Order: sequence, then structure tokens, then C-alpha cells
Amino acid sequence: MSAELSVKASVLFPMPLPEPFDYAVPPGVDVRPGDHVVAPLGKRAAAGVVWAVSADDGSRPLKSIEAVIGGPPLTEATRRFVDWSARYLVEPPGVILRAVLRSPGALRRSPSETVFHLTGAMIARLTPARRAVLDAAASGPATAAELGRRAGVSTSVVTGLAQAGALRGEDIAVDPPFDAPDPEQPGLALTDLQAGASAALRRMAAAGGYQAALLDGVTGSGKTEVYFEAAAEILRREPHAQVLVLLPEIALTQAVTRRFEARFGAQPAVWHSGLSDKARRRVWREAASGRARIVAGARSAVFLPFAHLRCIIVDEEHDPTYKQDEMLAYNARDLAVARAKIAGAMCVLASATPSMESLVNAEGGRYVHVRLPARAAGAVLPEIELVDLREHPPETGEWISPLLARAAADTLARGEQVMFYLNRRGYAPLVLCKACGHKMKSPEADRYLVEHRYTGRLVCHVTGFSMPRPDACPACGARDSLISVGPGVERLAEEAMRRFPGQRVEVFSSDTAQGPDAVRDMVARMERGEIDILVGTQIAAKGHNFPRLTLVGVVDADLGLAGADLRAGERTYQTLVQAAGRAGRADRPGRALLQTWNPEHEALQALAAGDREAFLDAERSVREMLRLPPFGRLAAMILSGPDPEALETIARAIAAAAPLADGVEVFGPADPPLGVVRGRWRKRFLVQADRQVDISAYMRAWTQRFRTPPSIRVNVDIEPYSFL
DNA sequence: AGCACGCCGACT
DNA sequence: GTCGGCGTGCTC
Repeated sequence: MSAELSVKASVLFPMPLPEPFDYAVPPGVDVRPGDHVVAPLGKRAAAGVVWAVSADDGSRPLKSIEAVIGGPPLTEATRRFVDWSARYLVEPPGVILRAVLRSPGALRRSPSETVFHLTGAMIARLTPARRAVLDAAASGPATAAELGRRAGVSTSVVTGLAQAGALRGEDIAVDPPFDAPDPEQPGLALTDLQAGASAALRRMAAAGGYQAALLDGVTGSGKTEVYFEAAAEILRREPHAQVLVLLPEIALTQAVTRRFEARFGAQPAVWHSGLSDKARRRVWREAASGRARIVAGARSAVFLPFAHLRCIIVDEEHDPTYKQDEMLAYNARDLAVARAKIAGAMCVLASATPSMESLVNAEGGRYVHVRLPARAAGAVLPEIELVDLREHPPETGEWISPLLARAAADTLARGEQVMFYLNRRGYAPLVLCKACGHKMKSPEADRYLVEHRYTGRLVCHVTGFSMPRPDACPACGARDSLISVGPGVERLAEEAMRRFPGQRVEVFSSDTAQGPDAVRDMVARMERGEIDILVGTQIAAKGHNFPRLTLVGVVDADLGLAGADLRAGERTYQTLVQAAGRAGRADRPGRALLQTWNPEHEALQALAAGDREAFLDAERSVREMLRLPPFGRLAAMILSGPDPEALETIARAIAAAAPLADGVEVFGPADPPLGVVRGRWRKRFLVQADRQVDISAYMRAWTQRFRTPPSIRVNVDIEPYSFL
């Protein structure tokens, strides 16, 4: 391009602006798409990313780009993914860019720090403080602050020693690269079935380009080892290839990263919401520079700015935690497939209980269906039996039926472990006054308060509000009249201790398991046999190996079958398979007892029969008939605002603005089950469309036909999961 | 998202 | 008489 022609750059800012803005590129400045720049925006200067560069026809005066800032440019694949996601999710592209750039100081020059090494030089005046610092430095180079802390002295002692020549300072980058994974490191020996499955994935890796596979393997079949081989093949074939492994947030424990280390000889770069700013910046930069070869991350990792992404693995692809319902509503699994397609990468969706969406994609030939039917190491699937609570009811105030109690007693007598599964945190889901019938409710949301006896508080699980359990009913003032209704894990543990005296009972829920260390600790103590009875929620049902656990009692298998959620049946089935799958993973056969008031329900019947196909067939025909996903498309529009009357008025106006379209039906406005949260009222529309309808385009057209005041927020959710 | 402009209520 | 509330609109 000749120097006389003026050039303009379209710059996308990480803000909810409708489109990229055009700027003149000063002569002599070289910018390319993907570069990070600073440009004037109104009265201020803002950082953004060059989205396109073209000739400036001078049709209107443009401001100039102020500066090109460093940092790895966003690749074309990343930029196209941003544009695609924006269209799909019905968001301005800048909102997606904000998700991509969400790393504090990611673009600033990499900071460095000075660490001090021992020089071995002798020193004249060796005071006790200096001695302590030298001892501290002997265990490895560290910063002045760190050495001072270790030695219990101030940093001036350290700098004094450096001046005296006993220590030598060295500047190192604060963000060191991650260790390179070695795909040639020997993996675990694979069974024949695993070898077959991994060969299928390796063939896909060898073919290159986009292809998606559904790795469909029962619990304990060794899916991880199989997808590791796909990742290894990718790393082996291309020196710069990057692999992203998406995991449900709670699975990102050291146990998982250790498995990566065992296979690849290096820890993966780990990305999740709990990272420090420093750790976050390091992973972001290393992903963007292409140096991080394997990134293991929670759902938001799908937005990391990879340089050469060649493979995305979504483990437990059915897991509902991939779906984010907050500000930016997205399903990381769906975005992962789209991102792989755009980047020309392979994509592996792995699950023991695949989502209906993925199964239908596999059946339709859009995904390669890789099956892994047997458990590794000869372990057998547990025998699953239903306990009809109408025939075997528990005593009043108890929740373990005599049948389950007997099975548990037998198991414990053999020296084996029992898990009682109940997906309810706390002590009791409801507290009411027996004098006046008043039910304790959250002041901020239309929800009952859950009693937590360990903390002595009543807690709202939606807003986090909590209060001490009152002595008197706040409605009628009666004293000692509040009673706890229904079981939570704490109460179940109480019952277990009462019924099985002398056994070591442990509660495992997100309340008792604070942080990954707690999870690891619990798993270790289960493995060492220091726990006899584990009483756990969802968090205990996922992905751990307990060889001595041979009985799982699902206390309330009906929980979750009801409700407005179209995926309730599927989710219950998945959860129960996961919970039942905890039992008998080693040489001992396991058994799972599911207590239900509703043993005719097809999800439970299919579970008991071990007949996944029967469950899926029934579920499939229901969804097909009702035109529900994946046989139809759904979208939600959620309005929220502080004034219920104004919200009502605007909701009616928005309803009237809904475009008419073939194959599209709009329901609402409806009051969602959670009508008020923290003083914000909500209204909800549900849009149902035929499969071939571009529901994102429909929603965009709709949102462009009305305006709302800033106090009212409008959120579009494509393929919503939660109906709250 | 910021930031300015703008038009109505209680303060030096 | 002003300071400041946040509703409305714009940013290449």
C-alpha cells in the first residue's frame, strides 16, 4: 500500500457500543487487524482492538488513533468468534470483546521483579539478622520482601547484603511461561475399548481442521485417558497447537491437574473465576502468545484469546454449570463447538450422560459418535433398585426408609462405605411457625429461608441473605414455635448418626467444602477409610473414585423431576447416574437404592432397568412433540427493574412490539418463579421457534423495535436452561 | 461503559 | 439565587 493513501482502522471497544468505530491511521503507523490500540472516544481515550483496516475515502472526518499498544494481537479466528458470538447471543460485539479481554493489566508490559541469589561471597559483619537472611536465601532465590518475611527481618537487611556482595539481584518476569507438555510421555495403559476410542479421536486429530466428536462413555470408563490421547496427538502434530479443556468449575481441583501432569509431565495452565489478578494475567498472556499449550479452564475459558487453538475438549458436556445465566448468558459448550469450527479445531464433547442436544447431533451425523461402553479395570456398573416409599415409608421425622437402612447396616457391617445423596444443602428447606403457620421467607426474593444448623442461621440460597434463627415467630410472636420442615444434608447426617451409632458420618456440601483443598481432603479421607457414611449433595456426586464405597442411597430421587424446567427429567437422570456411579468402582460390586414416591416415572424406570435408550427414547419423543430443543429453538427475554408498575407497562409495550414471524411463538410476559430479587422485579418472555428459524435474528429484530429507560434491564438468553 | 447536557428540588 | 439529582443521548 503506497504511503500517500490514507488508511482508516475500525476499532472495537470492550463496551456495549453497537459496532466498531472508524479512525484515521496516522502516516507511518502500521496497524493490523487484531492489534491493541488507544483511540479517542468522546472526551476520553479508550483501549480497543483493530477490527479491520481499509482505505479511507475521506467521506467524513475521522479522529486519529493515538497509540498502538503492545500485547499479542487477537487472531482472525478469535475475532471471528467474537463476531459470531455477538450475533448468536444477541449482544453488541464489544460486550463479547469485554469477555475476551477480561484480565486486568493483560496488555501492560510484562512486569518484572527482582529476586536475590546467594553469591557465596564471604562477608565481614555477619549479624544474626544477616545470618537469618542468608539461611532463607539458601532455600531458593526470592524477592527482598519474601526473604525478609522468611527471615523475620526487614527488607533493608536484604538490600544491605546485596550491597555487601553476599546476594545478587536478578530481574525476572513475573509471568513466567508454563512448562511445555510432553505428548510422548507414556500414558496409562489403555484397555482395548479405550484404545479403540482413542484411535478414533487420534484419526480426527490427524485429519486436521474442524470436526466434532461426542465421547459417550459410562461412568468410570476412562474418558479422561481417551481424550488425553486426542490432545497428545494434536500437540505432537503441530509445534504451536494449543488445547483447551473445559471442565465444570468444581472439577478444577488439584486431583484433575495432577492427572494432566501424570500424562504430559507438566501442569496445564488453569483458568477459573477464583484466580488472583496475577495468575489471571499470566494465563491470559500465555494463551494469547501461544506459549500455554494446554489450558484447563471453567466455562469462561472459552473466551481466552488463543493464538493457535487446535482442540477443545468439553468434559462432562451435559453439566448445567456450563450455562451462565448472569449478565452475559451463554452456554460454554455450545460456544466451544462454534469456536472450534471457526478456528478449524477439533472438538470433543465427553460425558457419561450426554445431553439430548449432543446425542441428536451425533445421531444426525454432525458429531462423530465415539462410544466407550465398559468401565475400566473390570469394575461393573452398580445395580440400581427403586425403593417405593409408599410401601416402605420412613418413620415420621426420618427420611431413610427401613429398606435403605438395612442395606446400609449390611454394607457397614462388611466394613464398606455408604453414601447418602440428597441435593439439599443445610438442615431443613423450610422453617414455619406451628402456632400461626407463618413461613420464614427471604426479604429480598420470593424464596423460603433454609435453616443451617451448623451456623445457626436461616439462609436465602438465591441472594445469600442470612439471619440468626429467631427464638420467637416474627409474625405472631409465639416463642419456641418455629419448626424445621423437611430434610437437608445436615439433618440427614443427624439421622445417620442416630441410626448408626459409632460410625463416622461426614457431611459434604458446598457449605462444608470450602475450596479445592476441602474437596481433596475429603476424597483422601474417603480413600483411607476414615469416613464410614458420607452424606453429600451434588458436589459429592461428581467424578471421584471411592473404591470402598459400595452403597449409594439416593434419599429423594423425585427431587427435580417436577418443575417448569424442560430439562428436569434429563437432569435428574444424569445426576442419579452420576450419584449411582460412585458405587463400586474397584473390585467390589456396587449397589444404588433410589427412594421415590413415584416409581412409575420413566426416568426412574429407565435408571432401574439400566436402560438409557428407553429413557432417551421417551424424552426424545416428548421434546419432538412439544417442539422443544433440540427439535425446536428457545429464547428468553428477561426484563428487570426496581418499579413493578413501570415494568408491567413496559412489558406490555414490548409484547406488542414482538414481530410476527412464521414458526415463532411468543409467550409472556410472565412472572418468573423468582419474581423479585434484591428489590428488582422481573418479567419474562419465552420464545419458541421451529428448528430452522434463526432465533437470534428474531430476538435482535425484536429488541430493535423498542427502547427502555436505563433503570430497566433487558437480557436475552438463547437456549435458556433455568426458568427462574 | 463513560461522560456531557439538561431540566427540576433543597441548600449556602 | 446555585448545587446536584439522574433521565437522555452520543461516542468514529
